[in-house]
Amino acid sequence: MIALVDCNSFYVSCERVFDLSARNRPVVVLSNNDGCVVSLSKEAKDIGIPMGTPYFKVKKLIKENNGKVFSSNYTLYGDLSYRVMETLKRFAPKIEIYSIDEAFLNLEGFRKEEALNYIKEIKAVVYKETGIPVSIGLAKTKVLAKLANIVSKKSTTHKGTLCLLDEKETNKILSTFPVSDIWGIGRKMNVRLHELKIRNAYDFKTFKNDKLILKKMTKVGKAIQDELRGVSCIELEDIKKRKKNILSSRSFGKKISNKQDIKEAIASHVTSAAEKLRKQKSTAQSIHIFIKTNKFSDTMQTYGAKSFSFLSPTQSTFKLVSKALDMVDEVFREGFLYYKCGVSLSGLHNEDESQHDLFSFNDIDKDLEIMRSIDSLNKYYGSECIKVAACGTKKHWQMLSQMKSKAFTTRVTELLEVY
DNA sequence: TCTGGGGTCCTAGGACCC
DNA sequence: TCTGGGGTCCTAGGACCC
Repeated sequence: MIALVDCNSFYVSCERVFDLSARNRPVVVLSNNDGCVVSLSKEAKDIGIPMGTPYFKVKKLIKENNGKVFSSNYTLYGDLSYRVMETLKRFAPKIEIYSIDEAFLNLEGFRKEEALNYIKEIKAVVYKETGIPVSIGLAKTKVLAKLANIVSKKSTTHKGTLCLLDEKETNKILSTFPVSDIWGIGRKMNVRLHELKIRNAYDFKTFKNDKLILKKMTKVGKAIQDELRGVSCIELEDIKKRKKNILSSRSFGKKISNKQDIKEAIASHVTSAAEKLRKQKSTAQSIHIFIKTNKFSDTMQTYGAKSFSFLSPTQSTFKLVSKALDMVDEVFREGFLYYKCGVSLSGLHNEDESQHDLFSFNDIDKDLEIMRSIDSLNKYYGSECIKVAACGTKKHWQMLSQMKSKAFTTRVTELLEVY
């Protein structure tokens, strides 16, 4: 048995924990740069705001309905997520933290008859201890647990907890569940399934021609079909894996045409990516940068990108920044209004298994001690306490975040600035 | 005026090996 | 005119997720 616990309107729920004025009215949380709506309260859904809409399109509607808007506050969400997951860990021997607001619980060996009561208890305890409402679906496979979770959220009878263990009841629910809502079925696969006259999850589960599914949807689609049949194909991964790529990118608060500003933004992205790299104890073989204009604007468009592979994999911010800035010189073009840039690190290796260049072994760890010191100072005194000068101080490119809540659960930034 | 950011996995095809 | 057979590894691009 596998349970999927999913926090309801997670970002909105986090804001509501600390802000009483955000309760009982439409509330939305915006993506970075105050761009799109990425989390909605039930009241906000009810007045007809779709997920993912650009904020400027619904700003008026929200105001008219006495709604409240927040810029995203990822430090707060990350912290509350941690609290939810810690509580969940007490209820299952194995847990996979699937995203900031979701976790799979392995409830192997539990008795069927007790399952429903057990997940009801989990839901109640999480709410009591963290203030975050969750929904829980339980079934034999991940795909079915996910499906049960969605149904439990939407239906008024289940009130946020649903077990799909009985074959007959499961089939009944599957036959009302559109294939497009199944976990792993996106736009393209939905079209292909409809071409085969498969419209709901029950059609898919009982579709006889397995070879055709494999051909049209690759082994990914086949695995989803098997999971619907109760055959587990997608393992629960309770051990946290190292990332294989690390990306840091952001759109600017306003358009940028000045090379120096772009360089500062790139240096800052490299710094943040390299911090993540060292935190997960990896080294990077390659670095990739890109700068681009706004595709929604009718000004001249350009996209510049460049990659570089190091002889020896590195985790030094200095080396990475230096290379990245050279690459900006190569891709930057005068006369364009840039709106976004970013950096990604790839070819990641375990830091103690990295293969070094035969001729540069002397400088392997030269920067490492310095990097470690900077990391620990930044951890203690707040990020950016120490940074490379190339990151600049003016931050003309910084993203908009005009409606951000306070740092309720973490060190207060203002104090750090005084220090 | 204003349209997010960060990931994973799979497959096909090219480059290369003996 | 005619030019083998069997592999591996890497990368780009597609599709999907939250």
